[in-house]
Amino acid sequence: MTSTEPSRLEKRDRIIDAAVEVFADKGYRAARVSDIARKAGVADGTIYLYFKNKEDLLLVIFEEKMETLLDQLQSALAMESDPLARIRAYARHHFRSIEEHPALAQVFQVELRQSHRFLREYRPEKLWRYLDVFGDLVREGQERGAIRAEVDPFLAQWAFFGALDEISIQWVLARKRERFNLEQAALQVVDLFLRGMACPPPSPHPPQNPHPTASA
Amino acid sequence: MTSTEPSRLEKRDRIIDAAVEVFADKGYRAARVSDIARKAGVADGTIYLYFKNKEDLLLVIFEEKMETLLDQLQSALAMESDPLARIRAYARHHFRSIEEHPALAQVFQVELRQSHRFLREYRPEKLWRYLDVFGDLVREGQERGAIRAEVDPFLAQWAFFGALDEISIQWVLARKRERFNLEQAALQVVDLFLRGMACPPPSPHPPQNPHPTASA
Amino acid sequence: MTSTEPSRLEKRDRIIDAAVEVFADKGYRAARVSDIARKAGVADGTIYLYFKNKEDLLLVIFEEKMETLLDQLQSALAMESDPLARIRAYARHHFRSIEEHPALAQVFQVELRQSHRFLREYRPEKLWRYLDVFGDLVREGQERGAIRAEVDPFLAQWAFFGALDEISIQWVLARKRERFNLEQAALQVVDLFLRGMACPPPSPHPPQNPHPTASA
Amino acid sequence: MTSTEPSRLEKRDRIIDAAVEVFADKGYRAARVSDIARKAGVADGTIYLYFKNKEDLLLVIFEEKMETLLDQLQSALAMESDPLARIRAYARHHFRSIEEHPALAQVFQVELRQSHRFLREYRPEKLWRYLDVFGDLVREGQERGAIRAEVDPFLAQWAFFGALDEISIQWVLARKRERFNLEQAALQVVDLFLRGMACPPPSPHPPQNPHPTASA
DNA sequence: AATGAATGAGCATTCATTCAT
DNA sequence: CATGAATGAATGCTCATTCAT
Repeated sequence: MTSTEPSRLEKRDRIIDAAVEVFADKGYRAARVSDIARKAGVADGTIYLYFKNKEDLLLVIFEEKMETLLDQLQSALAMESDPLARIRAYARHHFRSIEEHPALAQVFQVELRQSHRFLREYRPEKLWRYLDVFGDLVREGQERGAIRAEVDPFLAQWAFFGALDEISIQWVLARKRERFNLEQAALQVVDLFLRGMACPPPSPHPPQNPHPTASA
Repeated sequence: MTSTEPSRLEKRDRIIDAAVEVFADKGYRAARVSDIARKAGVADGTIYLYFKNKEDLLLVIFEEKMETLLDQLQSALAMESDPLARIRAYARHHFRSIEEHPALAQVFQVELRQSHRFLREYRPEKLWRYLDVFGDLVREGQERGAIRAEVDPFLAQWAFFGALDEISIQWVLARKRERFNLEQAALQVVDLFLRGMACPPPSPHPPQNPHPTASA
Repeated sequence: MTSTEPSRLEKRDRIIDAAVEVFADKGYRAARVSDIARKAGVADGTIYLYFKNKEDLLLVIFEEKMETLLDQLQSALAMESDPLARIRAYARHHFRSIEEHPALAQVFQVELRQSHRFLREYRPEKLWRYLDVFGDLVREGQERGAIRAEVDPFLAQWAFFGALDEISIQWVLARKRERFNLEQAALQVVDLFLRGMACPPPSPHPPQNPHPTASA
Repeated sequence: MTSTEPSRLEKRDRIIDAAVEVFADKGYRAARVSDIARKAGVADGTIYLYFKNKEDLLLVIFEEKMETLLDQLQSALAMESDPLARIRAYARHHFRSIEEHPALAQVFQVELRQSHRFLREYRPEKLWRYLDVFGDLVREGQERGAIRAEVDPFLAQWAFFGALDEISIQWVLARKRERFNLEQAALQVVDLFLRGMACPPPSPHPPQNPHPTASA
């Protein structure tokens, strides 16, 4: 009616937000398009003005939310200069995002993987970029001599992501999340990886610094 | 009819094997019970004499194959005595199992996770036991002084499993598996974790700071 | 329960008969599969055990009923020996079939032609055979010198069928069928065509032969 | 905006022409109102300013184009004075119209009949007038003693129209139209009907002209 | 008059599961 | 034990039509 009526853009966002909630709540499969429409306050058909179909909606959620996460990750990393500190920031940021957006986390950690297409056909470039950020940090660490040159950044990034991801899934699925401290988990895991990738102490004898990782 | 007719037990196994193949080939959702029945050479209804329903079939596959994997894992570990060597054997065995049973790997790494119930309701005790084996190795390593006491075995086992798992998924999904050397990946990942968990080299001068990472 | 339970074949026929009635009553498009199922006394899904889909059901009705009509036509023609008498029998039989099976007539004359596929893609071989019967009667008449040789049997059969068909459509669509005597119509139309195709009466005085083709 | 903007009338015609093309191309059912709107260069809603709905558009096409055809038919007949010659002109004109407007022919011969309403409810007065023209020619021929009095003009007109129509449909649906000579078909069919309706030779004896139809 | 974003009714079809034989 | 014909619930999507601008 008035110019304050939800704009076209708002409507699209309302659909996305509604979809995240409904997918998280009932699961992707059980979520009915009409559920999402009702929650978004639009007609069923309206969803198809903005999205190709139900699965597209899921993939768009992935794309757009991932984009935001990537931006936030970049910002978070920009505040640190030391490669190892940035790796810590990476893990911290990863878990914080999950903790702060539980519904979205459910969609990312659980529902998205139930999309046959997502797993078998889709090429999640955004996810790869997210991983590449870690790979680049490893390379940077190697250039500065803080990380062993033998470490394969590519393998490391999958291993690291897998570790974070598995813990994230467990947290998302955990019935009692309070027993689960993601902050501490982040610290432990990142410590484990940093030590694992760190250059060994320069010499056995008078190593004033037995912990090169931290001192680098 | 004749004595050569497949026995009851054989029939159950044939159904399971057929299901693994069909699930791997078409995906859990797209797999029709009748597809499995045909491949197993039984009638549709027969499947319901042995399994509660389609999802139960998937979960039974998980249970039984996991049991076998666990046994094989135990045997493999029994051949090593050093905790660190056993951890290496753990990773090696994990990847080998996957490499040797591609269809089953597809089911475990991809299809199983599309079961809403598996993720949201089911308690995969067998998986936990599989993980516990690793946790126990960590504890053992800690007792023998090879692994830092601060390492949380529980968190470590999820991180380690997550790392192995993510790499396994990538291998399963990879179009060109030949470019992917799981053996090498196992070595790298386990090396990374072992270094990460290892006790720091005994510095000649007592380090005042047992937790350098946190204090850095 | 007992062996008198409707057999598999009966069930298929019941579905076909129900479909004819429902199609005739509500029209092909408006007819719901569930309507047909209810009228046939089976579950919706059962229909798909016997027919590929709703359109297939329509086309199967065409094929099977057309087959029956063809058989009956052949029988009816077999009772006459004179080609011209057989042509009369053809038209009589055509209209009688329509009069005796009004629902089927509605499907044939109206609903079937609303199937885009029937008109644009389908090759109604059965219809062609039905037409060929007429074409053959024309050829036979030509051989016996009763029908002019210049008559193109192919064109004649389409024209004849078109004439019968149009009148049939008008009868089917007519609100007041009693005002419409198909028997008489058959006689008139066939008379018109027979005269049109007939060899001219042998003129007593040797005509210079205005129709050389016919004299052959 | 400018004075060259298509006028209201032009717009209506553009919609009609676009509809004929789209209906002929995709079929009535598959044709989307938005397809027609795009081709006509107007917004979807605009169509509803000129036509009640999609079916109305189809019926208006019928009405208006039929009107034109009728006018052209009258003009064509006016050029002949002999009733039999005019009947020939009728058939010739019918087929020529079809040959010259293939898209419209498709709509008339195929798509229009897929409109449930056109067949079941609509009273195609224009078509009746088109047929009446033929009926009148028959009556005229009867008055002049060229056509047998027993011929029912009403039945004859349906039979004649049915014959022309069926051949038209076959031509429209024919993949290879070049193999189909409508001009010749017209001649044959009209010859068949004229002979069929013609008065028999006055007497067996000195009928110098046993074939009044042909000789007229 | 013209627009085009929004609406929402409507239904064919699949396939896991059952159960009479 | 085994069969397999029969069941029937359950829903994503299209697109003609409307109406606020």
